[in-house]
Amino acid sequence: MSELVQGSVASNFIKNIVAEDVRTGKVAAVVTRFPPEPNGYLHIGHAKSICLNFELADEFNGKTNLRFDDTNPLKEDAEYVQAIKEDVKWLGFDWDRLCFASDYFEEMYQRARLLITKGKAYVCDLSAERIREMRGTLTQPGQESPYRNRSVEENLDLFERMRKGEFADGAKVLRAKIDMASPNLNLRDPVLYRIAHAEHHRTGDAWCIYPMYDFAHPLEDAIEGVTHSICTLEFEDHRPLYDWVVRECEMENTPRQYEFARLNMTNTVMSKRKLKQLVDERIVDGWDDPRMPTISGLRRKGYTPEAIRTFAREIGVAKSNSTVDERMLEHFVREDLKLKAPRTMAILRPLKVVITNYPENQTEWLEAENNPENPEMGNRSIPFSRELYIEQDDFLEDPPPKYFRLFLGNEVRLKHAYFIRCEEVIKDADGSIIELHCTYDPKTKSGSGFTERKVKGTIHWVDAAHALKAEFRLFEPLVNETENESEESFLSRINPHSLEILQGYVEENLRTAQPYDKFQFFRHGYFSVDPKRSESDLAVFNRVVSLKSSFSLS
RNA sequence: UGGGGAGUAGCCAAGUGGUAAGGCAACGGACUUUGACUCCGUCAUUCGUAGGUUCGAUCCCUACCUCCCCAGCCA
Repeated sequence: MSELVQGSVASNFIKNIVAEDVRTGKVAAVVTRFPPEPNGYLHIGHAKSICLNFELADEFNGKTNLRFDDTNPLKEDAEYVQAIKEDVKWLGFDWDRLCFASDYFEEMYQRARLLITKGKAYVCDLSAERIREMRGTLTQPGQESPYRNRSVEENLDLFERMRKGEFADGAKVLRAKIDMASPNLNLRDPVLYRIAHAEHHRTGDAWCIYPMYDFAHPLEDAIEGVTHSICTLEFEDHRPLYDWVVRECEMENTPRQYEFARLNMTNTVMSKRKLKQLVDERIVDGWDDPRMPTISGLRRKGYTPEAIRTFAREIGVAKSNSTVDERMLEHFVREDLKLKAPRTMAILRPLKVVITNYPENQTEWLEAENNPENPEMGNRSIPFSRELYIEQDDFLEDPPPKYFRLFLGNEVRLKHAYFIRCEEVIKDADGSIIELHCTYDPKTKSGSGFTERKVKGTIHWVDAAHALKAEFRLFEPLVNETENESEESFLSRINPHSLEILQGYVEENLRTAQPYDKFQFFRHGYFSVDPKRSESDLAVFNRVVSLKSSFSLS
């Protein structure tokens, strides 16, 4: 287990249960599992579950398996298992065992035969529609299938022939014989096995019958010796069936299921279906598009595993539906990057400045701290000469009150350099500002101890002659929040401005920046080098998160 | 209207018979060569509502209200 994230998880109801089970000796060793279905990429909601399972087991010196719940070949793909493994590893977790539900298909089949032998399961010839019709409703009991009382021998024979592939998809299913009048719909003779003549990404065509989640999952947990099987709230209704399967299949181990509320976050979508739709319809640039809430998207955007883990720990684990403010996630990545990322200057929207009283053909090198809050990061030298770029936002012709930046006649400090005063605004024929003429005061050099007068503002800049061209990608929420979001309106809620691409400059010493290198661009925020877009001479920086700001022009 | 869950601040979330932790956000102020960071302060006389038990209730009891989940051969 990685030591990246220190400290124990705050109290939560599941941890209390585990602690009690350990204290009373109900379980000898804690075993949890993270059981994704390989039908999509992992997202921040999965991260909550991953952290819960791994950190919980770790805290009690237990084990956690990574188990692929690959019981539906129609939706699953090997591409996803690879991506999921990478994401879990990247988050910093090491699983005890790597498991696949498909490895247990034979045992599951035998357990199903046991059920049949005990008269607890039967082969049903009803169509999917008939089964649905006969299931009853929320308020009315269901009707028993006419196939419900077939003999054990006939059931065994039919089930074996299902496995052999004698029947077409949908022709027959294996059902548990429980109670068609149960108020819990899950207990109205649930389907245990269905026929699907489909290629499975691991077992190929070895099987044409596949177990349903409700049958497979408890068996998987029991087979692996999982003690605490943690899932989300919508499975609460399934718990009686979970226990029924473990009991009736006579499993040696008796795992217990506990349910917690899945993560919802403001300004994003978390359903795999919607995320897949965004990918399939090319609305985003793949599962790892920085705008996606996927682990791979967050990674590409520049998030760190530590930030995600701390977030997962701090939001807590409970049973009430909730929506966490995305600013909480942002808070933890700022906190993590604060001491880790060197601070440097980048101009996202350049405005040229000419220091008219600075000698032409002269360059001086100024000392700059890489991170004042982390002196170990040392210093660097940055060039300063007659022509610079500053941020367009840092000059206003008609400034409002309390505007501390540059305007005609005003003086500001250039970070790490000198005070400059704006003397003249140069415009083109259209009246657009093309450059500023300023003067500097040599006495005000950074570090000189100059105190004769003060300025209210300090702005960042880069030297025009040395600056490195760069591209910046700024992100906004992919979808707009609405009061009542309906499925239909999902695509109409797509934010057309979720990606903004800017061309500007960074300090020349960023020439050697590598993919995923992170920087705090002075007064802008944290940025991370994009692993895919950064071609040889044009680095692309993704904005991880902006700096907080109490300033606004409006 | 059957069954299963949940209601503690704008958002998360502890607590659980003894008088409401913490985080995010927000708002003041100090500091500041980042309008950042940091620091200080403010932010629930009240825990969905109404009754009841008790010396004392967010916690126990009763009734009610609101929200979420369940009628896939998905997970």
